[in-house]
Amino acid sequence: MLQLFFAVAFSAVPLTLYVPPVRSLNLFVQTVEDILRQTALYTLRAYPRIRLGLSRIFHSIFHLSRYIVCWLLNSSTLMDEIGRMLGMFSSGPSLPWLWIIEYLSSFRQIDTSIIRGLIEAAPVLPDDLGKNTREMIALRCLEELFGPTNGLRDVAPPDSRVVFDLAASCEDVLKHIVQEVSLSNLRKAGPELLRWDVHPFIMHKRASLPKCALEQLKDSILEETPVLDGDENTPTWRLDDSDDENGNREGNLIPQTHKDDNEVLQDGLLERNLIPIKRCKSDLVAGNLVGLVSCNQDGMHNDFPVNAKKFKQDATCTIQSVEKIPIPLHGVEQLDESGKIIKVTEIEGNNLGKDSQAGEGDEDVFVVSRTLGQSDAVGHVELQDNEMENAQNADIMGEQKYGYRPSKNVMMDESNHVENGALEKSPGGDASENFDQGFPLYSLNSTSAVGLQQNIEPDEAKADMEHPCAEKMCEYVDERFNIALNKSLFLSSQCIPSQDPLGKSGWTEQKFCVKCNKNGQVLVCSSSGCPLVVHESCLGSPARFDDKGNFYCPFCVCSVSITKYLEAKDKTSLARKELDAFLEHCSKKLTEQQWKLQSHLRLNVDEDLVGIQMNGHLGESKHKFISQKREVKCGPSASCLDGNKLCVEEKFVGGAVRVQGEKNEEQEKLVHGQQSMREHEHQQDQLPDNRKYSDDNPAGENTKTILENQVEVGGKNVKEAVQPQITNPPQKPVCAFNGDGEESPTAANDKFIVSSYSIRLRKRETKCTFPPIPQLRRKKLPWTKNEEEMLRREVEKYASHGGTVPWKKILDMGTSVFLSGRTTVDLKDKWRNMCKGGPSM
DNA sequence: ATAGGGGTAGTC
DNA sequence: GACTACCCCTAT
Repeated sequence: MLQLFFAVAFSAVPLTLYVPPVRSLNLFVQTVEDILRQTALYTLRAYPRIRLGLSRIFHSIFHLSRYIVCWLLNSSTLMDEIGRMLGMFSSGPSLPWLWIIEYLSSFRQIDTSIIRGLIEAAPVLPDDLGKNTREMIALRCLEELFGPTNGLRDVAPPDSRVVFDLAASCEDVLKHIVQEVSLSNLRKAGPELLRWDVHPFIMHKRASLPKCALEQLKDSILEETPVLDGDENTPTWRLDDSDDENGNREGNLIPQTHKDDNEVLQDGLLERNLIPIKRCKSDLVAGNLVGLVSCNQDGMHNDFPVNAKKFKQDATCTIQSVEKIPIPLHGVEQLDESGKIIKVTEIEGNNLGKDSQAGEGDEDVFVVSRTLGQSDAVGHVELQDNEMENAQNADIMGEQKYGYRPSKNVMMDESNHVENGALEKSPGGDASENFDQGFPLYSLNSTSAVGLQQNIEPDEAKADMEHPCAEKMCEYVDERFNIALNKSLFLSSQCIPSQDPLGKSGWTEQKFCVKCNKNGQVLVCSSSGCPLVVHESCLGSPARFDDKGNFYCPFCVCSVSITKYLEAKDKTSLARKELDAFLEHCSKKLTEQQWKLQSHLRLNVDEDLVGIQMNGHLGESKHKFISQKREVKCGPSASCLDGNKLCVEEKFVGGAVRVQGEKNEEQEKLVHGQQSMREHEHQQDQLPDNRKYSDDNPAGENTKTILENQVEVGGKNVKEAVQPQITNPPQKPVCAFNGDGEESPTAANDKFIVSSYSIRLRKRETKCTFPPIPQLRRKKLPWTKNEEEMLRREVEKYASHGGTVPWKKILDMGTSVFLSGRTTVDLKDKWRNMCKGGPSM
């Protein structure tokens, strides 16, 4: 049930991307709320998988945070619930707010005004913010203040600019700036800000962001490790983290970059940033800073270390700084030079390979941005300066390019993405079709498919056995959503309307490269609805083509990989089910064939025996033998016969297989000896040693003869005595026994004895035989006078009571009289015959 | 489990 | 062919 909810929840995720944001947001939020309501806390504790699913919801919430943050501000109910839910890990309902603030602060796409609004709305004090959070917020302020490689580069003389020590904290740098430029002046301080060359510092800090608490929490949940206070690897919610100089906690999963700061500080790109920063931007940033920074103004350091060293910043430096971003690539070797492909691969590795990283989506966005930026920097330094940051910050990008500032309501961005994104070409259709249909199957000879499989299979295959589908499907739905989102962001970030005379809609149709925004010989993604057009040289990695030579962009390659993976998964699941069914069928069939084989063998052996006998091997060719199955009688009551018969049958089966395999005549005799007491009788004369064979030695080392088989029945050895060919008069039909005289018919009721004559299995007892094989008849055994008398006496006795005749009782009563092969049916039939008239012959 | 009908194979 | 013993099946 819960999985269903999760599925519903995640099925709603793509909608948020492709339908009007408000509506989809409401749907999503409502779904999440429903789930939260219906998910009791104790359940979350008890079932890690539910926690897992919930963590995905959390993640999706925050993944979409830029779209729903405003809603979060007004939804204290959900926040309270989340707080209570997570309260089991820590202290107090305000904690989720802190997490969210910290988390959202790491997003460049989220305006600092939103962060400020969050802080104001949250039941937390600014002082409650942890160092990491403050650092992130400060970084965001710096980023907004100075803009992403904004147009200031070409204004200030390079030599006069001041750089900051990378070891300093963002907070300190911000304080320093705010100290020198008063908050009130910040609104108009555009040119003044040019004194500082903060970009290397910002890039360094951005590249070395520690993993925020929420991500650690998510990781902890996903790893299903108990999240307890004091756990070093989980959010411990030390609001005053003992961070290192870069703000990284010990054990932070995001390693340090820029080990060599001096190496980084060689960038001169910013020297070209001479375009004045837009007034509106400065105003807004300044306004935000008032709320975010003012509280710390008292703590500003006058002796803030300013690294006065001048430096150059070049593209290579940028690359270095970003290349160190730890990207858990899989098979990067084949794709390393491509930012995009790296990004794609990372998605696979991170989100799929990790099982349930249902969207490191936001991170992915950044990673792709960075890497794309690097790619640009590598191959296209001559491109516009803004392009590097275009990819880094779609929102700010839009702000710069379009000359407007997006609304604080980030849903505007969503519209933007949709407008510019994949749906542009197919506004009427669901963009998911890009991923769900019409993908030509082409071989992914690199990381995508292979790495994906390798990373996922071991764990997931196992997990799938237990928990098929819903959860996993959600995961991949989310994953594909991530890809779609990234793609949408990327496309929108790459759209440069200034060079698009036809407007955005005509961009791809005009076959302008998404990277350099120039036309020419471009590659057009062949996926249905994908608008991506790119020069092969801009791709940064070898282009991928299918068998028909159709090009596919990295996004679609990734989606196809996931699609193929899901398809393969379905096939595997189906095959597994079919295999199970087949095995079950085989099991049944085997049982049938065992019976069939047994029956067949019985017939064959009979024929063989006849042949043997006809050849005189056994010297009794005159006799006509009929192999019949014996019915072993256990104890005084015949009622136990049926129960044990199967055991005997099983033994036969074993012998039959062996004989058939070896075609050993002796063994055939042996097996036949197991089945037909006729030849037992017959062989008895020639081979009196009747003890050599036992069931423990079924292979038939004893190739002589069997007069008495010991068949284990119910844990006891049941001797199968054989009866010599009847030569006696009917009155003594069962007089002779084995030569040793160990048993006598009259003593038969004292022990487990074998029928004095062979009894074949009733057809009814072998109903499972398929096709039915007619059973051989027992040897005809005339009734003795004593038997008739006994029968008559007993029947008349019970007949006087009226009702039915208890043949079974009568048989039990007269075991000493009735021959040991008699059955209740025999008694009944005999009585019928007797009633008809005259005694039996 | 029993009753009863009907069938079959073996024997004479 | 009659008889008998055994067998199969169905109904209760």
